[in-house]
Amino acid sequence: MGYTIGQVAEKTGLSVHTLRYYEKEGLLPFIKKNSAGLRVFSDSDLGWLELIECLKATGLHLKGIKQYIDWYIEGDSTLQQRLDMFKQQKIRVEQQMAELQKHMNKINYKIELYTKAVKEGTLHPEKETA
Amino acid sequence: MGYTIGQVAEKTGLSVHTLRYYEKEGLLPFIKKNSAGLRVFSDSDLGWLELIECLKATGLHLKGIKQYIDWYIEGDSTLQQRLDMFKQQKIRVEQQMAELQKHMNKINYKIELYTKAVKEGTLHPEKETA
DNA sequence: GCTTGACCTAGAGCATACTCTAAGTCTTAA
DNA sequence: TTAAGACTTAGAGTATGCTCTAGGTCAAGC
Repeated sequence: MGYTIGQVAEKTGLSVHTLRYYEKEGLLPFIKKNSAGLRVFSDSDLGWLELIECLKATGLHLKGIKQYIDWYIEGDSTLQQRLDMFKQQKIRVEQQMAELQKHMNKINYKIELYTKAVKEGTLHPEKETA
Repeated sequence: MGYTIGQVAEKTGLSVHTLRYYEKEGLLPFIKKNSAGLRVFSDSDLGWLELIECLKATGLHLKGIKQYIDWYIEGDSTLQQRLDMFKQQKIRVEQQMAELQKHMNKINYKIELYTKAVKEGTLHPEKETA
């Protein structure tokens, strides 16, 4: 309970540069510094980093994530906004899943096509619209 | 069968700038130009744009997409490389789907949490690690 | 005491993928 | 014939998200 920036970088796979950058952008407003000015990350900070990753991976930009964090800091008056944001994000993820499934189908078709082609040594004229 | 760049922009949702940029980057090497020097997109070109979108949306950069197209142009000697690329891409999509499901779970948890919070008018102290 | 190594800040630099501008051509319709 | 509108090229500019550098502090071990 109390990690250096290097330890957090190792744990999360983010670079120390990225972690400092996130802090500078206001995404990590809860990090403490010790008397020497070194950042001390708590387990809660690791939780925030996980949430940041979740929101980023589902299509929110850092700006949008900062908005959420600002709402969080503002307190109970922004509960509805935060709920709406997560609901919006859920819709996005559902769309992404549907998209991804379509892309998977296309890729599977290509794998079939090219598996045959490799066997036969040549690719038969293909309509690219398929 | 024979579209202007503006028509393709409308059909695909890409801007005319982006279409020209893709061509400049070598992603659309099959586009013809008419006697006036205007691009004439075929249905096959639309098919290529769909494939480009599929590969881009599943995490391939334009450079990687160009690599595939170069292989395609090179012909049957690159069938194996192209098959391998699609197989690699399939693995990526599977990973993305799993990731997305994890993120969905987290978001659903947050929606539950915030739905309660909105009802009660306050957010109970939450472990961010949840 | 001195070196090493991890940390610090401020700010510059970079990769990707657009996005736009300037200056010009061509077609079409009033 | 002239003005509008869609197209052309070359190249500059922008947004996002890092990524790195310079110059410096500080603690631990030789």
